[in-house]
Amino acid sequence: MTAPVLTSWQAVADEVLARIRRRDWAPGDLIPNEVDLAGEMGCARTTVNRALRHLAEAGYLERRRKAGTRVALNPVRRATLRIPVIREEVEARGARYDHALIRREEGTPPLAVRSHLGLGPERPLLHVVALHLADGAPYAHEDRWVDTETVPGFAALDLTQQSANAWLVQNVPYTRGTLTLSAAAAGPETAQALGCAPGAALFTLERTTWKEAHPITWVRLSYPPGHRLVTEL
Amino acid sequence: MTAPVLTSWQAVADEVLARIRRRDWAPGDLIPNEVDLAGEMGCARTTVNRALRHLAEAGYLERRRKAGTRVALNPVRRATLRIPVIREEVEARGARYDHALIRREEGTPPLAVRSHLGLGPERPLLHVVALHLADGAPYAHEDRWVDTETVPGFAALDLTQQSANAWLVQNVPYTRGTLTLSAAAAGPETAQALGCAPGAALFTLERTTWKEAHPITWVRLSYPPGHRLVTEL
DNA sequence: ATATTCATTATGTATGCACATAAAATTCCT
DNA sequence: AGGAATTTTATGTGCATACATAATGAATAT
Repeated sequence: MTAPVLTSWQAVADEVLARIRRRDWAPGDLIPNEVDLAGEMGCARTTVNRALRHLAEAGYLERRRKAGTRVALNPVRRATLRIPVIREEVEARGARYDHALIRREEGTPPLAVRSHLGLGPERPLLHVVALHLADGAPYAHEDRWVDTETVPGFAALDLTQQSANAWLVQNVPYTRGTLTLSAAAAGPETAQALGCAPGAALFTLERTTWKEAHPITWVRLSYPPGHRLVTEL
Repeated sequence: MTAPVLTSWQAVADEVLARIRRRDWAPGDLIPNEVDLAGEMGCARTTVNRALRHLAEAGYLERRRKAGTRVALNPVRRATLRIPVIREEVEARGARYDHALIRREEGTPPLAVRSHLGLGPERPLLHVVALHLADGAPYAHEDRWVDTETVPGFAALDLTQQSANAWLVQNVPYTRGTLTLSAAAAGPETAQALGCAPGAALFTLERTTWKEAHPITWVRLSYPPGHRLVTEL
């Protein structure tokens, strides 16, 4: 058997992946080191390194200095969800986007929100409730608390013109964030806004963002029954 | 102002990210080309390339040959969900894992499943229903259809010993898959298995996997009310 | 025995150079 | 003018080389 001479990192990656799939190298196995592989494949070590690094990032391999490279035991599949701005999400479906401001007032957020943001009850936040529409139909219900101390410009914003989401994404890059996906029964207010029955199963997406150590905002987006978030694996 | 001489790709990436955050380069802006940046930072173009490639993969930059590199307009945040084997998910929480087989029979899957897998009604699949337990409490309800033609070994498997999930992950690497997240109201059977009220809002995860062109399996995992999937952004 | 030191080794990265390739910009042809 | 061919240019990649660094495992000292 002659070496095929794989001279691009893509080709090397493909070959390695094929061997993993073919079980030439089983999960947990140590695979040959970069120098040997380079020799076998007829390319530079740099090229092999690029390929293996890529496969490691994709979760197929686990690499540690000196310890070598081994096939990942559990193909910890990571699904990468794209979390777009809602407007773009709607327009990508070919629908007209609109949003309606339902409420906007200062207040003390509920405990769950405060603890998520790491704030005490003495700090009043801006509470914004809005509805996102696709071709006039409810697309998502937004419940948001914003720390106006971290985000000075926000208080002066006309939220009937521009959604909070859009402005924040454009103007306040966050350094850290948490995303929580869950299902929740529709509360009376949310149900009314979305036009569904109270208690209906809503797909719910909560996001908390910080700028360095300062909380920016907590949002909960509730989607009408039947909404699905799809991703390739 | 003197150039800081950034001589590692990490440092270059950090500096570029800082400039993006500082709005030196605003979303949509074209940033200097690699050669110029390398000159400015006092390193090789290769190093700048590595840094920019990294930031592009992370979603901060968009690069096109000849067109140059620009700051991503919408920081399309991608959240990477780790989809572990349920057993590990449970044990990671420090709980004892168990599973119970509820049903196992050949049959024709419902239309929704068939169309997802791209199969006609003439192909009988194996239907497996099981419950995953954490410390004896229901953790997730699994509804699965397996194509035993693609996965020959599966039919002979003793599913009371080993969960279908575990075996498939270990033995049938897939080449393509789809993941769908949604919320669904609990059906009577699922409600009973999970010990919740019928109609309760369940977080639901559907996965379809293929090996090349052949479908392997379709699964729906339903988690009890309150279940959350958390990820860092 | 048990800790400590140290050589070994596989991966990680920086660099200079060359060439490949996509796509924008320009020139040329009709 | 309008379209085709060509040049230009920024990114993409491969390679040889060198050195950095982490982790292992062996040798050594306590």
